[in-house]
Amino acid sequence: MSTGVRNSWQDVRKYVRGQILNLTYRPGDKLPRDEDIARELNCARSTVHRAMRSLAEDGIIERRRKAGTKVNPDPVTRATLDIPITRIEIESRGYTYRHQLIESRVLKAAPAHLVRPSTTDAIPVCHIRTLHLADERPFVFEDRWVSLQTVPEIRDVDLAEISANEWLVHNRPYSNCDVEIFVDRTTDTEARIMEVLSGTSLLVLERTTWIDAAPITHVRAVHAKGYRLISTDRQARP
Amino acid sequence: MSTGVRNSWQDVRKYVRGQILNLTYRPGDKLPRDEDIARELNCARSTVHRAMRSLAEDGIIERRRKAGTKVNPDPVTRATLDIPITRIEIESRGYTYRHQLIESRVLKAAPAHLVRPSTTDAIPVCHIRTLHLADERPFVFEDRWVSLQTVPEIRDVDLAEISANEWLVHNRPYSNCDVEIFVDRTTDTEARIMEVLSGTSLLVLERTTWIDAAPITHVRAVHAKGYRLISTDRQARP
DNA sequence: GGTATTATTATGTAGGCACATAATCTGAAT
DNA sequence: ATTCAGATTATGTGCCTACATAATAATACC
Repeated sequence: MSTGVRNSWQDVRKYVRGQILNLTYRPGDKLPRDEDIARELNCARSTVHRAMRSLAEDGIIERRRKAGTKVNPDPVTRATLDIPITRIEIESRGYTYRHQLIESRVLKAAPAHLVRPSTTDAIPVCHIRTLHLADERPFVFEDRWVSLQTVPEIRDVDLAEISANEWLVHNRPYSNCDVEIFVDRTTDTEARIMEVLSGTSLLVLERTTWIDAAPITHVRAVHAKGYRLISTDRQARP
Repeated sequence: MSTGVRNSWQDVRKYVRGQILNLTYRPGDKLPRDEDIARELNCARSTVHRAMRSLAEDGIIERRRKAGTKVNPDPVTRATLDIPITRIEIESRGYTYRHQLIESRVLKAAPAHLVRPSTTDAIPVCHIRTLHLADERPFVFEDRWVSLQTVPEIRDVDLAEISANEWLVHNRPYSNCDVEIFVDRTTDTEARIMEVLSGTSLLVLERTTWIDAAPITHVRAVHAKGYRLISTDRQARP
């Protein structure tokens, strides 16, 4: 367990991770200093640092200057969800994609969704409702508000041709995104559009995106029955 | 826009990110070589590299050797969910936590959940059902299988004292975790335990954890009505 | 014209050095 | 004993060099 030919940072990562997995170090335990690990594995401190930073980013260890490194005493299950453009998601499942613009209307003032506590002014918005279909069956219904202050050009976009979802992703990068996932009883309108019984509970994703403090868009996406969100596993499986 | 005193990698990151946000570079566009950015900002290539790697990890840019760096042409909304120990989650909301062990039983063979395609053998498991309460109201109902091959010690744990959830998190680190999130109609038993009408649809999180190829546990966690999963925003907000 | 081989090149990694930074620890002063 | 100031120290950053690696681009060959 010493002076092996481990020299890549990924090997160092595996080595430390292995010691955590095999309970050599348990949650809350202090790990050796980077320098000591470097000497033990016969590599540079910067290489160990690289490995440790990766483990810290994944929430496996905690690092603090002077205090040193310890195994995270309260590990959380960290799941990463990649939410692609709806068209891509539908097509990658082998279905034929189509979207239907149900409504696109300009409003003088936005509802509370788009407004952060700090912002008090009334923002003009575009209210867009779109149904995404997979093989002609309702897949996702989007109820979206777009800030015309941040994205005035959206007025000129033919949203029947390209969905607001896709246009925004390709034309308005954001700096921040809030996501909430929950179950909600569909409204009568939503139920009709999604072709389910009125009052059926469906999975809802609400997202708000921002450029710094300026809101771009808020969307409530109601997903068809049976939809599953699946986490992307960052670690390669052997 | 040149030779400023930007020299930390986070400044470089902000600089490049700013250019993407202000549409200087749009999705699919090629960015300059690290070396050129370094010269422009008057810093070392390694500093630019550090910044670019961070952007690549966040899915904002794509890097390929020789081909160079480009803005991700198909950005995805990347949401990170931190799923803490249920007790911590309940207590951090200001409720009083209690859990109730409903069943703990040893089975000779696991149901399909715990078995990856490759594994064909029958695995002995412990089947544990636990209700977590917040202020004495049902919060999460866990239906869990634990592999006795990987975690034989769990037989000796007093699961009425410490929940399987908490014990496992503190005693069995995992290398891989699959998470699925969906809406499901509760079974009659689940509905009774969660104190909802039979057939009510609730939010379900299913997780499976592994040490390499060896399964540790699979859990179906049925969440109370009104539960919301909220993403943790990695970027600091100004 | 197509195909295999060989440069070329942008990113990735390893190592080393110096110094910055943030906790912690120590010890002096009250 | 408590508080405050300064020393200590483990991690964090920046810069540099050299080399590895994976793609692409260029070339030679048939």
